[in-house]
Amino acid sequence: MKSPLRRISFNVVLRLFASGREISDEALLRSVDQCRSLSALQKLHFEVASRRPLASDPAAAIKLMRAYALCGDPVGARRLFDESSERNVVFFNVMIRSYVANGRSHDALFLFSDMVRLYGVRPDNYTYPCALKACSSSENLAGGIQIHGSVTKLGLDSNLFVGNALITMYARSGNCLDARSVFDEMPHRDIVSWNAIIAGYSQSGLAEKAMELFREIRQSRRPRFDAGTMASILPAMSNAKQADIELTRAVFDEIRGRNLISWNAMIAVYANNSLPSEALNLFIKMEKEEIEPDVVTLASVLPACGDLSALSLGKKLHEHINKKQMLPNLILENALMDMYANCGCLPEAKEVFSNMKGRDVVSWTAIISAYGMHGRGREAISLFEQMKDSGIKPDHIAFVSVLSACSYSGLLDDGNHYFDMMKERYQLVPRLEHYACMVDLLGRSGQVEKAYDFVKKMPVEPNERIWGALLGACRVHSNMSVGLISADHLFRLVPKQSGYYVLLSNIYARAGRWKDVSVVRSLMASKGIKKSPGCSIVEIGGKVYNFYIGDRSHPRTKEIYAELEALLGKMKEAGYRAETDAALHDVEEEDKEGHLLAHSEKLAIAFALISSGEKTQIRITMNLRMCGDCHRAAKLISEIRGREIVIKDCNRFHRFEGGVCSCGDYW
DNA sequence: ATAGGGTTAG
Repeated sequence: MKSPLRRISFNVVLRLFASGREISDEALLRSVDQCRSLSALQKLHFEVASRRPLASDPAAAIKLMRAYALCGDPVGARRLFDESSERNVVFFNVMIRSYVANGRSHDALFLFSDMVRLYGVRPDNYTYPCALKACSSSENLAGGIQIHGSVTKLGLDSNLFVGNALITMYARSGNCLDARSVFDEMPHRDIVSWNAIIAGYSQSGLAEKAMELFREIRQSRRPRFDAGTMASILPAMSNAKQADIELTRAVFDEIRGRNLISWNAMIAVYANNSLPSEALNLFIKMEKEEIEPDVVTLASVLPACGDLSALSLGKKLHEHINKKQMLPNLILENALMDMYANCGCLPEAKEVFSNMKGRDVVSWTAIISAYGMHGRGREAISLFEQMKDSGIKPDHIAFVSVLSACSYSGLLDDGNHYFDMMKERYQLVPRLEHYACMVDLLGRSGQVEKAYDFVKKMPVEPNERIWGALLGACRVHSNMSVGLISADHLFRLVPKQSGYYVLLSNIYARAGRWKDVSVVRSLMASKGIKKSPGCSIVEIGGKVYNFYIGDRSHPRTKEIYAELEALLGKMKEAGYRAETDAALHDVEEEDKEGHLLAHSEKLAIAFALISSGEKTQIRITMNLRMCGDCHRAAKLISEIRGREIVIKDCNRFHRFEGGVCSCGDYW
């Protein structure tokens, strides 16, 4: 959004000077208003200064000051302010706003207090909203209260703009109750008042209160929604109820003046609620309507690409970012790294990281997670150390990244080391995510009982992640007793999640307890739980192919199965034997006519082998945990065909190369 | 001549 605007205004200036025609003062000032590029503005400024009487016109000076602020140069605005002989209240108002708009609230408030004390200029109804905004952005409650006092004395507290600014000031400094009473006592309210109070609740974590008001606007025929309403409700919409998401979509569809912000907000609602396909579909719709995405749009869409492993779209977005010269931009670069990592492209993630001009804790966390997810724990740890050396303090999430890296690579000692470090050296209180990593680490190292003790001693209530990690460990180490306990908790926490029933039946199957396997099966049936069908996705030449078990719908089905038969022969030579317990991966009957050979992972691998270049990496994404038989097969195939195969299952990445997997056969 | 709310990353 920024760059096209910049180009247009720059062209305006070029045309202006190249035309050689006489340009009216009015036209000149109009270009000052439109100008968003500092270098162009300086040319315009020079032109204004050379004209009489325009050069001494306060209106022209005001426009120039405003333009300097919009170009991100409050110092330029200040220069004009200082040079001007006329110093009325408008000059102060514009100068104060220039500071606020450029994040310099301190300078804004300084000038605000000077204007009366030193210059004897009295603030007016334009000044107070700006001064209050300076208090909001610096969370300066004391200053805000003081201004509230002056405003009340002057009777300006009934002013709409002042009231709206007061709401934000109180909410942002942690006083939602005061914000609400300002809102309730306002004689007149417009949509901005509603947005301000909704945003106040929403940003303070009072999601339900925010939603209440959001619904209320719709029912009352009062002010109509605008894009700002959607943006205001956004922070209250993570883990939102389906009904609320649908309501927001309905609002999005019906607001007038749908603009970039409303599109961005709606896309973000989907992206933040694990609805990546909806986010991408809306983005595609936005493109069709020829609305130019900006940095904010891209930062919301990239994570959705990562969630879906939509690499070709992700790459297109990267190209767009480069074409529009949006980099360097910390947020975008962080989002890009994450997208590449989640699409299984570690080298690309690394490249983005290496090219960054500045890195914050989010950047480091993203690259540490990237290495961790790909089973490269040692390198992840080394990056974590580099981050500390560079003076960046790890936070909660940074510790999640390093701990999960340890857990994915089975580095128990290192995990313990960092778990202690976060508590002792950084005084961070471990959260469920950190505990989950530790449970996973202990479980992986075979200490299932110890992991269970750890869970029992946790000061917080274990959640699905924790019991899921424990149940996973029980499957690998065939621990029946702890497995039953974990499964029991999981069935109560997430009764509809079929994956855990499958894990439990795997444990029974390994112990040869076939009766219990069928008990689990009938339990699922009685609860009406369907095993989610395994699906593997592979992208070839920018096209996405879905494979299901026993799939014969692909036009190249014959070749795919022929490739599988050929591979089976070679695999047998290498000692492969189909193992029966893996067949129980499928609790349902569906597998009867199918064969292990027809599992979706294998179909996708075979298809990728016959339809992509010889040395290219194969990337597959699937919705379940990889089954043991497919895992064994993938290892062998990577060796037989000399291909690197990266499979992202619902739990982690597996990178197969030369007959081994990066997960170390634990997942 | 000037004002208030609101969107993005691990």
